[in-house]
Amino acid sequence: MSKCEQCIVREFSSLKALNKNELLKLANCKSSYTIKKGEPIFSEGEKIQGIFCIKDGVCKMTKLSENGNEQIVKLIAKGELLGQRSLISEEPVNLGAVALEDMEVCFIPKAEVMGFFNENNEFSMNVMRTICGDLKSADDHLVNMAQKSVKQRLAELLLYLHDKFGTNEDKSLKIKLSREEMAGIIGTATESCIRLLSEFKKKGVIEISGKKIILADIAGLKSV
Amino acid sequence: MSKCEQCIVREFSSLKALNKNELLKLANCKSSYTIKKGEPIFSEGEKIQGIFCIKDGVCKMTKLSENGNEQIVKLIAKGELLGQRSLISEEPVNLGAVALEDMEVCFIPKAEVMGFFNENNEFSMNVMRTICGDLKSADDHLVNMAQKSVKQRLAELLLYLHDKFGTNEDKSLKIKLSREEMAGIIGTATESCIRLLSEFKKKGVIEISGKKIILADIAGLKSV
DNA sequence: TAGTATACATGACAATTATCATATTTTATT
DNA sequence: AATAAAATATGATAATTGTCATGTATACTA
Repeated sequence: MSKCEQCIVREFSSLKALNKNELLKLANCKSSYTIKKGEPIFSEGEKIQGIFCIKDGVCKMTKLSENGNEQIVKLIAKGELLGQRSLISEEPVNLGAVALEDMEVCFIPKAEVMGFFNENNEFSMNVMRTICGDLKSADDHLVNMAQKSVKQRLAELLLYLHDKFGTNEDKSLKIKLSREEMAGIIGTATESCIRLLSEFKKKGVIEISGKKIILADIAGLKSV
Repeated sequence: MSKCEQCIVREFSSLKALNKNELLKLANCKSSYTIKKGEPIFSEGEKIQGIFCIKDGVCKMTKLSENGNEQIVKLIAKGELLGQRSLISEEPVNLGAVALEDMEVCFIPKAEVMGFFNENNEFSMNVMRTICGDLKSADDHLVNMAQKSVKQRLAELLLYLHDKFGTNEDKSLKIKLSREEMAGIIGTATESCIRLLSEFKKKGVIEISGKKIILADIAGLKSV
């Protein structure tokens, strides 16, 4: 059983408020998983019995729309926690989580988290601030969806992926998404997404070779 | 100074967890306002120093998009609280609030709310559950915006207004929104909104006379 | 009550986006 | 390596939505 003290999740999440003793308890109750690319961590509507720490890898949070399309509501990187809202609301999760890469996650049972929550005020305030931040992001996201064109949303997505997940040595985006997934994020048809990527490529603001995408002209993308 | 014990806001919000003593403190520190239709309660980016109880009237929560359009993110009815997220995040409000009708609101200073928050666990859990509920709604809303047509969004808006605000004796919707405001909610151009309302009217699913709208065929609207 | 501003409505047209068809390329499997 | 399956790409076309112009109705103000 590995210690939680040095874990990246602790560094970047609400868990940073936990003290030595609490971290020890955490290390004792957690269970570690590996999740293969494409597999779910949990599914929409599931009643999860705790929260998940993302130690490594990236996952998408999805929701099936009434017309059967999969909308990707957000992307979660390593260091973040999943399932906090569901825990507090005591409701099934409203979004599904699916691995976009091979992942390492830890599961912390509900009882343990609620224990920290009730006894460690800084931890509970961290959780709340995280959820408040998520709410603000969701409102901003909504306005973008409602007010911007598909082209603008795609340009912003590329910039977002660049900022959030970074680039490889050859400047290509580290995170690899299928065209279908990109379409699912910006809420458009896969063909439209492909067409716009081709258009960006033709204009020279991006370079594409297979799944590799390089943002060649960031200023140009910003001004779309 | 009126008592808070019988207030509708107490009945429907997180405040229902307050005890007699806390309600008395609340009644002593609150200040009441009336706000005329069209006036703001607060504006986007403002640092508010407490939360607002909506005793009467309806307001819209808005955000200016980069292209200068006003997106209406949600509608708030009497009985609800405003400013909870901002209080916990200790950030300026990310949405503005503007009265759609003459309103009666009370202001509760930050210090008082935080006092309740720290000493009354049920109250703080209520606030958190409210925010979690808002987050879930925001995600759902986002998926609707991304995946549904303008026509579908308008139909759903009408059904939502019907459910949330109810109808007058003549079955017309109680809440009166301008076409521009409806367009701002569903994220479309005012002309498109007007055109679709005309189409619904022609089809017989709604009746319009001026600002009065009657949902004549609710099943028909649901199946749009 | 007249005049003016604002909201509502509709036509004409352009731009955006979706859909369907069909290649082509890439990836996975045997 | 051969084959099948999936992802990417592009054309053709239709449907949706936005924009601009203009007219009409309604509400507000003097």
